Amino acid sequence: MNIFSHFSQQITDITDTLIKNGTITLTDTAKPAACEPPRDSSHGDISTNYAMVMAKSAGMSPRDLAAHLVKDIAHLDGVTDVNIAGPGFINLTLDPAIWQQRIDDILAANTAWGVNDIGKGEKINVEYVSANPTGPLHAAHARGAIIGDSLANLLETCGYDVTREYYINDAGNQVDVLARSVFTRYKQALGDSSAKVADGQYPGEYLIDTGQKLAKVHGDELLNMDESEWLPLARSFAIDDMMETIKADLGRLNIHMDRFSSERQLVKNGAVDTAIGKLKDNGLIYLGVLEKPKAGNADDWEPREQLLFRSTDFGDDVDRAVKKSDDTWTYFASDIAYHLDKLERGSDKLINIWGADHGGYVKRMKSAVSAFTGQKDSLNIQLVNFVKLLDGGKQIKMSKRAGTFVTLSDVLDTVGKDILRFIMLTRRADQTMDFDYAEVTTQSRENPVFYVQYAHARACSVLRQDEAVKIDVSGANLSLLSDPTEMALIRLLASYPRQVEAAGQAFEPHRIAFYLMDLAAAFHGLWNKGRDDPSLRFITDNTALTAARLNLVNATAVVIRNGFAVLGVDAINEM
RNA sequence: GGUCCCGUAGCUCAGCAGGAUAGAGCGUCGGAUUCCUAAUCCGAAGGCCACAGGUUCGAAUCCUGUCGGGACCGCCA
Repeated sequence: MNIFSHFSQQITDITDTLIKNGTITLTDTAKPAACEPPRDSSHGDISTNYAMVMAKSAGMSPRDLAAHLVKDIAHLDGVTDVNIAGPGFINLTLDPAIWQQRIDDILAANTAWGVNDIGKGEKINVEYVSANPTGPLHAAHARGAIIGDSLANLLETCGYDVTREYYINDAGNQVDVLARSVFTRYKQALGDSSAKVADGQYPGEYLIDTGQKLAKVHGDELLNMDESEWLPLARSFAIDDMMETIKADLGRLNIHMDRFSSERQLVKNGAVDTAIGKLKDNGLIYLGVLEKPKAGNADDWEPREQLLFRSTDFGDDVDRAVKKSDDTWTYFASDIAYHLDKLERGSDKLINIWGADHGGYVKRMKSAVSAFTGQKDSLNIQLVNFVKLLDGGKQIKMSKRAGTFVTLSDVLDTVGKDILRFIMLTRRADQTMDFDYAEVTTQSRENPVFYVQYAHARACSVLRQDEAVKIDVSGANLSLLSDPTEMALIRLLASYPRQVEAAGQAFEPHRIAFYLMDLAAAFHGLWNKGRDDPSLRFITDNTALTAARLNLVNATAVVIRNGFAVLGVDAINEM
C-alpha cells in the first residue's frame, strides 16, 4: 500500500461527498491537491493542501474549508489526530501501526515493492545510445546510455510497456568513409605497406582489427573490384563489426536493447518517401528558399530552392530541409521516417535521449512527430549534458583526431559497471558533470555508491549473524519498532513507492539515486545510535524485539536492492 | 542575431506540475570506537535561492526583462 495515495484517495472521497451534499460548492474545477510528508516531522505524518487548493473556487477561506474536511478526516481509519495549520494545511497524524505494517508489505512484495501502474500498460519507446557505427562507444556515450536504460527500467516499474531501441545511423556519407578507412586497413592486412590512412578517413586503430577480419573472410577478392563493388561490401562488414563491439560494450553495462533500427533499411524500404509523402498530403512539404543562417560560419551559403518541411507550423523557428542538393534525403528526412516508424509500430509515446549538443534539433523533431500524431507531447526529448572526465582533479584530455579518446570499455575496466551507472545518476540530466576516477573509486562517505552499497552490506551482515539466523521472524510484532529513529527509517521505506511514482511521472531516474542516499543515511544513523545505546541494537536478548528489528533491516535491504535494480546496479552483500 | 540549458552555503549539488523555519555531502570547528562492519555516526557555524519587476492568500519554484556561464544555429550525422 502506498500510504500517501491511499489517504489522498480517502480525502478526495470526502470532498466529493461534501460537494454532493451541498456543503461545498465549487464554481470551478480545483487544481490537483497533494498528500505529502510534511517538511517538519513535528507537523505529523501527512500534510495536505486540499483546503488551500479548493478555497478559491469554493469561495471560502482555506481554514474554514479545512474545518469542514477535518471533521470527516478525523474518522478515517488509522488517523489519530488531525489539525489545521498555517495558511490552511491539514496535518494528519497516523497510528504508528499504519507505518509499521508496511514492513510486512515490503517483505511480502519483495522485488515488487515500488511497482505501480501509472503507465497503465501504455506502449512507450525509449530510444537511447544510437551512437554512430563508426567506432566503439566512448566515455561520453556512457551517461546517455545509462540515463536511458535506467529510465526504461523506471518506466517498466511504473507499468509502461517499454521498448528499448537503438537507431543505427548506417546511411549517409560517414559510413562510406568508414568503408574506405576499413579498406585501407584491409590492404594493410594483406601486406600492402604502401596503403596509408588518407586524410579524412578514420585513423582509429580499432579498424586494424576490422581490416584483418575482412581479409580473413574475403581474402584478396576485394582488391580486384571497382569501388562501387567493394565499398558496399566493406561498409556492411564494418558496420556489423562495429555494432558487435558496441553491443558487447553495452552488455558490460547491462544494457540490452529490444530493437536495433537501421536507417539504411528505412531508406531502402522507401519509408522516407512514404513519410514525406504523408506530410506532403497534409500540405506540410513545399519548395522554398531558406534564409542564410546567422551563425557566422556559413560563408559559402547560397540561397537555393529546396524541399522544405513546414516545421514552423508546430513551433520551430524556421522550416527545415528534407532533401540535399544531390537529391538524396537529409538526415532529418530519414529521422522523420524513423519516428513515424516508431509510432506505426504501436508506441503511444516516444522518448529520445540525446546529447545536449543536439538541443537545436529538438524543435524540428517534435514538430515532425506532432505533424503525425496531431498532439503536442507525443515525443519527449531528454537532453543529457556533458561529462568532464578527471583523474584526481586533473582533466583527461580527449581528442578524436589525436586518437586519445577514452573508450567506454576503458572506463568500465577502471571503475566497473555499478559505480559508473550509479554515479551517472547522481546529477540531474541537464547538469554538466565531473566524473573523477579517483573520487568515484574511494571507499568513503563522499562516494555515494559506496555509501549505499555499504548500507546494504551492513544490513546483510546483521542478517547473517548466528543469533539472527536462529530467530523466527515471521509474524513479528512490528509495534515494538517505536524509537523515533526507527520510525524515521520506516517512513522512508514506506515512501519508496511514492518516490518511484514521482520519478516515473517526471521521467527522472536520478531521483531514485538521491532517495537511496537518504535511505542509506537513515540506516547508518540508526546503526550508530545502536552503538551509543545498546538497547537500540538490532540484535538484542529480547527475541520478539529482535525479530521485529530484523524485519526492519531486511526491509531496508529489499528497498535498496529494488532501487538499485531500477538504476541497473547490483547490490553487494559483503564488503 | 536567434534558440535551448544553467546560476541555491566557501566548494559540489538536491529541491522546481507554487506551500509552513530553503536541504545534503565536502571543507571548517567540537564530539562518539570494550558494541550487529567507526569504510560509520552526532552536533555547531555557514544563505537577499544571480538581479529587477509581475502573477496570488503564498514564489527558489510560474511569467517578463537584465546580467553572468555553457551548448547549439548550413544539404554533416
